Amino acid sequence: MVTITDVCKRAGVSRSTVSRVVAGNGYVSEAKRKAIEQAIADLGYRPNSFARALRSNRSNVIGAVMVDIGTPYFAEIIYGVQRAIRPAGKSLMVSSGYADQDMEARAIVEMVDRSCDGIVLYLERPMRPEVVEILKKAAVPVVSIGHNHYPFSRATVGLDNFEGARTAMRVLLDQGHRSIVYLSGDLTIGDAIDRLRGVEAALSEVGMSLDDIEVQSGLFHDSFGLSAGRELLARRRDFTAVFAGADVIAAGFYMAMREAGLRVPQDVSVIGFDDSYHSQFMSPPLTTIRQEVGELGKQAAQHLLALLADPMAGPLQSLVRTRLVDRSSVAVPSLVKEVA
Amino acid sequence: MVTITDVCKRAGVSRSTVSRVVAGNGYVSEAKRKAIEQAIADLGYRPNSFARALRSNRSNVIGAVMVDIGTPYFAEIIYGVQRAIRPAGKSLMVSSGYADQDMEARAIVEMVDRSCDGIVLYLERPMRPEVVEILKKAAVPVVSIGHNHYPFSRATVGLDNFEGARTAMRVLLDQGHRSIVYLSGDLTIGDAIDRLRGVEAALSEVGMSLDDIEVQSGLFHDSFGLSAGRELLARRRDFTAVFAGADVIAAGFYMAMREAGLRVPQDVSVIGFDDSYHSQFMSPPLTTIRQEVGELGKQAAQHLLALLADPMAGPLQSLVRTRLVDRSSVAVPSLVKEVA
DNA sequence: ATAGTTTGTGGGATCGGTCCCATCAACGGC
DNA sequence: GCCGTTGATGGGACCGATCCCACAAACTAT
Repeated sequence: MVTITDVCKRAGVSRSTVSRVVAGNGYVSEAKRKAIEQAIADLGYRPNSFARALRSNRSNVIGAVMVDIGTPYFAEIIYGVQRAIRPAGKSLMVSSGYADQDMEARAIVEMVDRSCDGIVLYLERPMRPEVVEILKKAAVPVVSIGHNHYPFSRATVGLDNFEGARTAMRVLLDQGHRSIVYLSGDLTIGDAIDRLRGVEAALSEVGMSLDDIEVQSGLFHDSFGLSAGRELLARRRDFTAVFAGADVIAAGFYMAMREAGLRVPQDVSVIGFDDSYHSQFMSPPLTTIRQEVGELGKQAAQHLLALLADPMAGPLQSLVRTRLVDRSSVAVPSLVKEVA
Repeated sequence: MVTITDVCKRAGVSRSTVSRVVAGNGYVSEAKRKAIEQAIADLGYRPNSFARALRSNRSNVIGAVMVDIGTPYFAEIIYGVQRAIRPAGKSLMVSSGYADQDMEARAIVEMVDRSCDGIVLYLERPMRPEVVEILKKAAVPVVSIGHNHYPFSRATVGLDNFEGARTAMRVLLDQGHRSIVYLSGDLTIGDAIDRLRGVEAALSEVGMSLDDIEVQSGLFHDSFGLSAGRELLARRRDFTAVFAGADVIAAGFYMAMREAGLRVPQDVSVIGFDDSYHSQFMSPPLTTIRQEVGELGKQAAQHLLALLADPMAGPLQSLVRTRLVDRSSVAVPSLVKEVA
């Protein structure tokens, strides 16, 4: 292994001077700089990141802990984070809770133990008190995505769930739908709560309330869409539209419709939320509310970088807007249904 | 920050003894062990990973460099890797080339600079010579997934592309299809080449050759399936089945079929490769060849762990098998077509 | 009783950088 | 001619662990 001492010997200077050249600070004469750069190139010197981190107390690693990095949604966030920090010379360490509170806690502590310069967190539920304590004690800057489950986050990036859900409902209401089922995601999760508020707002604009529609709550998973769809279609067929709280839920509902021999949107209109990768390939292509997922990661990373540059930077907050992606799964309510 | 010195003062022992307790090696009396463990708990001591790594030359971090971690496919591999290394107390650092050779090279060098104990690599193309040199010099154990593009990999995990493609073609041939189009992925990539060999093998079993079918090569992307599908359907309609080298290509082809007002599988049968998440939600659900993607990552990680435990462990190799997932996109060729 | 082994403990060098401080030359101002 | 400032350089303490070595006590074997 080539060390800074090898370089300084070859260049005939002191370790301090080499360090200055590598770090790019302090005074160094042009001649020595050239000689040192040459020696570095000749020897293929690459500074030991641990020695550097140990002394300077900065690792240039940032950590990301997500609910579950195995899903496309969180993978895309990771992607956004990584692209944003790469130019700053930071590396990314990732970990995930895989929907297990224990593993999640360990994942966060892992980041602290690795002395990450900062952490991007996307959690679904409040953090354990002991983990909060560890994070607080370590004084690591934390940026939360989605709902902020760490009370001392210096910055947050949120998604405009309220406006997104309101838009989705408006689409259905504008087409004339009044008998609507909302297949919400887990209503103990902040995002789902915000979306429900958005649904409520849209309803009130046409003089309706949540009581006038059917709301079901379940996992953010296709299995929920399928089971809820089966149960629903067996019980009643008078609804004309479904708002699915996530595209995967919509996908599950599509399967239930298929099983029942019904067509989207002729028999029931469907609108989703997320604009997942697969939604464009569904048949018919799903009309949905797009989340700029990569943007969430990117903005979180940028906030973190800002915090790293100036730890006193005030609380940073941003809200990522959603966008309607109008495809083919929504139509006017069928006459048959209206009569029924 | 609590250091080992704080602990040793509180427990009234030397740093060496504390170190022994933390590492769990060497001789320590039961009484002192208890006292030290108590002191550690009281103070909330957590060893500094950099100091440790600097001195011991082991970081307990393993690196993963993929073609593009933003896609579900690679995200699932990462997931498999992470689950496998977590129990061993290793952390995961990820980076990605995002289909850019420069970024890929930098990503690999980044892992070396961070002194990862080992690296899991999933590359599409041969590695740059200078990167090979750096990896070799660092003597880091490397496990390659897919085609091995690093000549000194100590272990590899491959997918049985050949058998998978042969199975796919057999499904079509067994149904009686003879006029087939193969929409291959990029034929400069090893996986695609292996699959082409599998196609060839299946054809030869019924006395046909590659010349008897139409083969097109393009990106592993839905846009290729769409554009190729459009061109194909405009030019000729006498083929009865399509084998898509990836499910996303199949998805693109579905769209072309839709545009042309044709139905799957009544007008054209389609079989895919991968069993991507969205394939079950396509309409009709796509018959395809399943890759156990997470398994690729898991086995790679296990090989790496074995290599870390015993650097002399012989070349490790494994082949992950594929599996036919029979859904609804393949049928017997329509009479109309056979006549045409 | 003596030599040899096992068990237990502390001292201190070391890993490879960073960074503070001391030193010194050159230069300009008064 | 002296002082202060700026530019340039090296010396060496230090970050927080690990780990080798020396040493001591306790025990075992001869």
